Amino acid sequence: MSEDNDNADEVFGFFTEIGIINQLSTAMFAKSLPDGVHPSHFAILNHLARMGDGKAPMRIASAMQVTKNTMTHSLKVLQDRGYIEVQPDPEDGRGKRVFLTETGRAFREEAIALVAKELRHVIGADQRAIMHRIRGDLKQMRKHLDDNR
Amino acid sequence: MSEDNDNADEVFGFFTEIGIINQLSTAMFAKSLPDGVHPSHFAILNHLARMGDGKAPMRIASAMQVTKNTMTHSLKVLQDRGYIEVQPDPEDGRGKRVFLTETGRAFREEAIALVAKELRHVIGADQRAIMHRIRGDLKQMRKHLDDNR
DNA sequence: ATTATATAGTACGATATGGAACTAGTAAAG
DNA sequence: CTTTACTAGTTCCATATCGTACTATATAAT
Repeated sequence: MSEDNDNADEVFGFFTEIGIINQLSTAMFAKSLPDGVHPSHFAILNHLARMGDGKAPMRIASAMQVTKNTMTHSLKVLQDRGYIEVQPDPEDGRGKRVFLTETGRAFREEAIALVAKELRHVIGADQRAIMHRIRGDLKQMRKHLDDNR
Repeated sequence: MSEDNDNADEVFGFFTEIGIINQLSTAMFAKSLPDGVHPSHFAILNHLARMGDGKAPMRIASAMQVTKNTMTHSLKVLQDRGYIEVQPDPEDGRGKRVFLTETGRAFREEAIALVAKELRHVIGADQRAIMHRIRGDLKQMRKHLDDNR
């Protein structure tokens, strides 16, 4: 019983710590992102730029860990801003494909530069050391949670 | 330039990993929480139970890393469910104080038991080892970000 | 071929959250 | 004291997200 509770407390504490770090870092991101672009929108642009565009909304949704509803909404926003183009999938009548526009790519580059500049004031050598040190463990944890959800 | 980008990539990657873990763990939490109680609401109950109740909404908001708007909303929900009571602060005419009800305490206990049960299927020895290993680094990172926001 | 099942995306409604403006009360400056 | 600046909390509005239900297409079963 009390062992279970201790265990639960430890697990709780861990995820709480993760949650706070996420909260703080996301807020910092949001502040350095220009003109009211939400971090989640930027994450989509980033994903498309890094992993290659032409992906289906559902695949992006899975990668971003959000529902397809959310993806529909986010893509609409990005489309309205001219950062992406959405075309029907020629091989699947149900599907669509998402492409970055030049505007979108340029926007991402600028945003990254801006965020990097801001980060330089907050992330020092100690922080980079920590990141490097626990990166592997985090990756493993993420993978485990992802596989067992 | 490319050094900056590499650095940014590393930092990006780290926070992305954190974000995904947070997303997955929160989703698990949400699923094991009974009857549509949001994780953020539970976090408030948990905070009050662990840190002691009778706190002002603003102090809880700071601890939870949310705005006071959000806190007003969340407290209303918890109050409607009978988990908390909100009373005027006798020492400050502007302020209020938040107290857990017996219902609220009981609810928290049950929820923890339920969540702990679910967690047992997902968190194994390897995961606990990771948590234990990186706990200190995470704490330090959280503190640094918190101090420098 | 027809039917049943599964998947991609959308529409609608509900909720959590944040920003801006507001009220009421406190604290500090003169 | 009076005025000014600050703080606690609320309200209103906008947005991100999710759940449910729906349409359209694709795949499997028979």
